[in-house]
Amino acid sequence: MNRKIVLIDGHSILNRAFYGIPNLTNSKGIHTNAVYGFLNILFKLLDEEQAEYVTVAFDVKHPTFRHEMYQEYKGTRKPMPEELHEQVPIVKEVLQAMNIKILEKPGFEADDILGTLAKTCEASGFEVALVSGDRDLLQLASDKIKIRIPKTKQSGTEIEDYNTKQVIEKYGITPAQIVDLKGLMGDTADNIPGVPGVGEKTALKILTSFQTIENAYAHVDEITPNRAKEALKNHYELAQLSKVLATIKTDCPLDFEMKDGKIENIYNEKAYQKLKELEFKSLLSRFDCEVSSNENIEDIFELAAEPKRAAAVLQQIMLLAEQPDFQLGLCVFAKNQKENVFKVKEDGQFVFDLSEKKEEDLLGISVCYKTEAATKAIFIPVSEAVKGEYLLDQLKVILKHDILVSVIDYKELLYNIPELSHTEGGMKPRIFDCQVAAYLLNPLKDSYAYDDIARDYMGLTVPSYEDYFAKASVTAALEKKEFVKYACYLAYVPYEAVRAMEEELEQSGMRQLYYEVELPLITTLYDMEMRGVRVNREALTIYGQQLAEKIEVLEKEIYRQVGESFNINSPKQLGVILFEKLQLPFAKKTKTGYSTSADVLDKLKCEHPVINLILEYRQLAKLKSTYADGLVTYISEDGRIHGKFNQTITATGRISSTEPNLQNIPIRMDLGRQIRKVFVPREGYIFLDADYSQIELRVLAHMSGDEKLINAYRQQQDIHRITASEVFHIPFEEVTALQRSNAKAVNFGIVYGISSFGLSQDLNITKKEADEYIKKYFNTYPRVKEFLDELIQTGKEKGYVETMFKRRRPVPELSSSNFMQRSFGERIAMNSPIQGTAADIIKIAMIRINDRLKKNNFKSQLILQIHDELLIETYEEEIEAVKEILEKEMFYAAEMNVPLEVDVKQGNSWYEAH
DNA sequence: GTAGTCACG
DNA sequence: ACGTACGTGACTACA
Repeated sequence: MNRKIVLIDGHSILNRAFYGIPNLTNSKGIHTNAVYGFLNILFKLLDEEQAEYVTVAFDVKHPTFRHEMYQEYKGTRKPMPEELHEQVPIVKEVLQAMNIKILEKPGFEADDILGTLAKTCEASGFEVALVSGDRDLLQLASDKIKIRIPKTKQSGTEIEDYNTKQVIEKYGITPAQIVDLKGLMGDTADNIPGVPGVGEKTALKILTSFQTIENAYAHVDEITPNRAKEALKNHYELAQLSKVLATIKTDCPLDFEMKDGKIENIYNEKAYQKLKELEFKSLLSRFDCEVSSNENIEDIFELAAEPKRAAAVLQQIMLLAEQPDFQLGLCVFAKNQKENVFKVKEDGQFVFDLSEKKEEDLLGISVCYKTEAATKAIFIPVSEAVKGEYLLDQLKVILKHDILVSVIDYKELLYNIPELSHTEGGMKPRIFDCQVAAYLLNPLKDSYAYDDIARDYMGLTVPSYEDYFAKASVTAALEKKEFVKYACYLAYVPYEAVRAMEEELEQSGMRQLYYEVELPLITTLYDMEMRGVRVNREALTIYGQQLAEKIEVLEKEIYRQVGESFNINSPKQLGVILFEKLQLPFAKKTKTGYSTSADVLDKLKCEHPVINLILEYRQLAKLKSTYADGLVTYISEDGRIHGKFNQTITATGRISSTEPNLQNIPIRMDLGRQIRKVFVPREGYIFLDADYSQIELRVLAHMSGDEKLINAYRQQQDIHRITASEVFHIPFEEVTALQRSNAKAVNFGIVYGISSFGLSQDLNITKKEADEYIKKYFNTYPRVKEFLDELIQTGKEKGYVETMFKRRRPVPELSSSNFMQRSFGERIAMNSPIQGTAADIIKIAMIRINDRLKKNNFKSQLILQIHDELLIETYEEEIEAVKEILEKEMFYAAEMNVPLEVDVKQGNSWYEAH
């Protein structure tokens, strides 16, 4: 018989999790980081141990932690932060839902409960895994009792295990001697005094020779050094008392029967709902329970698979669309939708297609609308009888009406009904995109799926995509009924969420930003994605081959110089070679080993000739893998790369670019810059590249209202040189190149949310010097200082900061009790309004430029945006006109008290044009 | 799936 | 005493 129980020190693990995972809240603003970390550890344990029993012990009423692992001030006890305190009941609720026994007993500490339970279980033949963040418990370790100490890292959890053997290996003493150790050395966190003057080393030495405090005292004259001998002589009673204090009780009276701890049905519906409320999406996958449903809502869901019914529905919608204020929730399922791994078979069955996705046509549409009688959500599948073409045609007729169409992802819809982006077909319904609205209302989320929107704006818990399709049990066919529900939610949620979202946009002052910037931008981005950018495949391949040759040469030379071959791409192997084999100095550690990043290697340049080779190798390997080889795979049949522009990713309002990322094509180094030669315009066209000059500093000048900064820009002066001149108190003409570049770094630092440490790091100067620079900078531009302080202040008061155009970024970090977190929040508060305003401005320019080019039937097209730069594939005869449009629209995109300088260049490749 | 590294603004 | 510049995405190694 090999029975096993997992015992968990509840508060200790909760505490660890709280400090290990920064800043996690659900959409209601409830802190959930500690609960999340706790559950991660719990699940990891359950997986690893495969135990039959589990029990969690808590202290009852504990204003403070007895064992404060992250105690910052020794000897004092900070009360439990409120953010952690409020999570204690939550974790207990989750445990109860999972049928996991919670053990607590007034007057007894968790340690003592655990000690008693561990020993009792051991005595009855159980194997015990005792989990705690607290090393005091090591005294309980035995061959059958394993003390497990989890380390919560940013991702994942590592657990240190201690049986008797490991304790001896680590400390050189037995578990039983741990109390003697504490008795001698004390423990400030636990208010155990110990023997004054005796620390860990001395204590261990004494115990190695004499085993126990009592025995050591009996042989006190033999103790060396003298200092320790005298200390023990004078404080023997204190040592004994300390030992008692440190001893964990193993004889508490407990009301615990083994069956209480039996693991039974932990992955149940109730627990699933709890975790869902807490929004722990990643933890849900281990549950395999029935998809919960909203019967009262789903009553209005319908499958219109019969041709007659489908036609009737469309007919009815068409009639209703004649009425003012008609509103339609819409979702179109088609080939471009990544999520569609299912399809409709000819017999009307819905099945999963887990094989490689083939080109599928339209699968069906779902619509939500309101009749006089009721609201309806209906899925109309494509079938033999109801052709996709027919459905789309009918839909397009409906969309000609002046109706409000609410969707989750409008850009996706455009892929299926491209006519919506053009005016020709007469289709121009008013669009509401819930995903983009939700992003604007809170840009910090990582998902804006329909279930997130239902939760945040309708207060409704609905089954997610994962609930329907990503469950382990779902392998082949899916119930038709389930699929219809999913499809209907996708139309129902946007239909119903509009009201609340519009209201919130209004209340937060972002209505205008939404309707005049974000919404029109969707079409602009769709246009850009469709157009793509032409790439010279042959030139790119040759570039890759050249890199390959150079890499091979470098590789051989590196192996020769270090005397062995290894994987240079492995930071782990490289670290060993550099810092162990070659014994190079300045070894800096990361969490997992030696750091081999470029700035570390830079400092080693003089130490060994191989360093430069490695740096060069890294550069080339990067260029080859990410850019040469990487980009080739994205070239479509039309010879162009159609990347994606994501509008709902960044916290500041910027756009991001993926598949591939076209916003980080090399430029700073010449070799990398060469790759831009393969980005070329189509025949008869040329590239015009327009970028804003120092837009963020200009935004800072405007928003802060600093006169000196404003005047500098009005007079078109060299801002970095001016800053150098002012900060270093030297005449403008005498500023050296180094001084100018230092001043430039300071300017950048200001935009990033200045910190003296960051600046010192960047300039390789001392923190003190950096401090001096910053102080002088603020003396020069006093309004900038006031402005930045104000941002932090209002950020703290309101909980968010905002751009010139009222785009918000919540900054919950500002109220963190953790210094690091709070400082981070302050930098965010300073940077986001600046970066975000610049993002707003170029978005406005993009929309206007794209619209003007389209409306005036230019052949020239906007194809790329790189934060402060726009690339236009320009028809040769239109060069001058487009140049004019770019300059004007970018210049006038925002009204500011400094000019927005725009630099336009042209060329036959991106290399030439920028 | 995460960590380390590095490409860009 | 804490240990950092702001915002992204892709690739490789490795558990």
